[in-house]
Amino acid sequence: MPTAPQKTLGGRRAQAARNDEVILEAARAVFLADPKAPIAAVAERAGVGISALYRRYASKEDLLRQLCHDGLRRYVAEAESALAEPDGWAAFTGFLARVVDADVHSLTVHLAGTFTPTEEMGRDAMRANELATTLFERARASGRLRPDVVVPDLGLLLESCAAVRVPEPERTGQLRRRQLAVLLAGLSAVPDPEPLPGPAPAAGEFDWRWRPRE
Amino acid sequence: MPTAPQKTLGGRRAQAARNDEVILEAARAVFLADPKAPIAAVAERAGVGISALYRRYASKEDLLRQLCHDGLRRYVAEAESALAEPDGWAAFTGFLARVVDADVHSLTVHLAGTFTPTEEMGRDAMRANELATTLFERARASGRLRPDVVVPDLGLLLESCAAVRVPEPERTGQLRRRQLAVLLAGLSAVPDPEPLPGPAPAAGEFDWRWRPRE
DNA sequence: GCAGAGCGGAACGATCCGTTCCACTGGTAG
DNA sequence: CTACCAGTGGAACGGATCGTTCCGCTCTGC
Repeated sequence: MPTAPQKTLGGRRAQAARNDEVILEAARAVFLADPKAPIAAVAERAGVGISALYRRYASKEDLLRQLCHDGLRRYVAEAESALAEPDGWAAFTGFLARVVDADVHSLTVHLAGTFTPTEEMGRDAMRANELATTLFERARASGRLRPDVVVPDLGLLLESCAAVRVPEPERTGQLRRRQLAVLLAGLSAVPDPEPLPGPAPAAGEFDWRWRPRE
Repeated sequence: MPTAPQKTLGGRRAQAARNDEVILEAARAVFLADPKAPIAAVAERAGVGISALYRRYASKEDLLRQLCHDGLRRYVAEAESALAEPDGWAAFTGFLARVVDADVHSLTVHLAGTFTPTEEMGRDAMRANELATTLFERARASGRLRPDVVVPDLGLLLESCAAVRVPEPERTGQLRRRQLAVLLAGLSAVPDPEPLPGPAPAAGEFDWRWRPRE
């Protein structure tokens, strides 16, 4: 180690370390835009060769799994940080806004079925559910949620926000915020709401994407 | 013509006529479930050979275009019939419910870009927009719409309902109805709503799917 | 009977894509 | 200073997929 061991390693090592980031970012962008994009598209976007990818990930499936797991972790992190907010309703809406902004659900939804999940992902998903439930219950306790809304409605909500997409990412974000606002207004307690139709979404009803190998 | 010329033609001709229907239905079901499904999947689902398909449609693109155009026509028909309803708000919500139930938007959204639209489709799309605008304005006149909602918000609404999907079609329909109810509640005028965030969706902002050949 | 409309499905050819492989470069250790 | 090799670019390979064509068969309609 010629220079400072961690911070300022230069030359080849630095390039490689930087590539770690660049590749992940490129993969995120590319697969967000088109979940079935070829590996080569990721390499091109990152401005590297295909080897640089295969040096880091054993296969495409590996890369997708990693990407998805990162999204899941982000979700958990946002939920945890939202728990710090004392106001239950603000915690709830803030959490949803940040998850929608981070485009976490887009990734998980569109990538589902393209890889076999690890056990750790299963545990993280469970934890994510618990946290979301806690946030939901605190929101409910605030009295601002209409009474016939249930936790799995969050799945519906996130899924539909992720469905909003136009070519410009920034505009997509704006439209999603709008969609989220409408949905939250719809979920809010109002004087005399019509009851929501049909059986409410059930726990695990959106897990089907994860079950088989497509 | 041995028997009645139109109604009761039997044997081979009848089978062929029936196949027309069967194939269209199968195509609709298959491409709704997976817009990139191979032609062979449609044939199998219809219980016919591939020839039976190619006898009717010059190419896969032709079939998709036909299917999509049918959906568009259905949309227009629903809008026209909704205009007969005297109550503006009921006409509006009834129209949306029927369009969501018919799964029209799913088809058009997912198939966009897989074929080059005809001029007639362009005209029909224009007409669809005009009708939807009329319905929207009548809904607004009823006073039950919150004031900062605009016509293109309908695109957002339909898109997000189409995004709701579980393996069982019937359950999918129920969940979409629920989603629609939440969204309509969110779009309803309430005492003192937070204004919706960001620039509202603009006319034509969701047309991008139709522009290039993907 | 017989011509041919209608059909089933195998086969073909094109395309696409994940992965491997090899030659090369420039930093790094000694 | 030099030998090595981690890291890389990108061509090439092999497999899979899928739209389309085509051939042989059936059975109707005349």
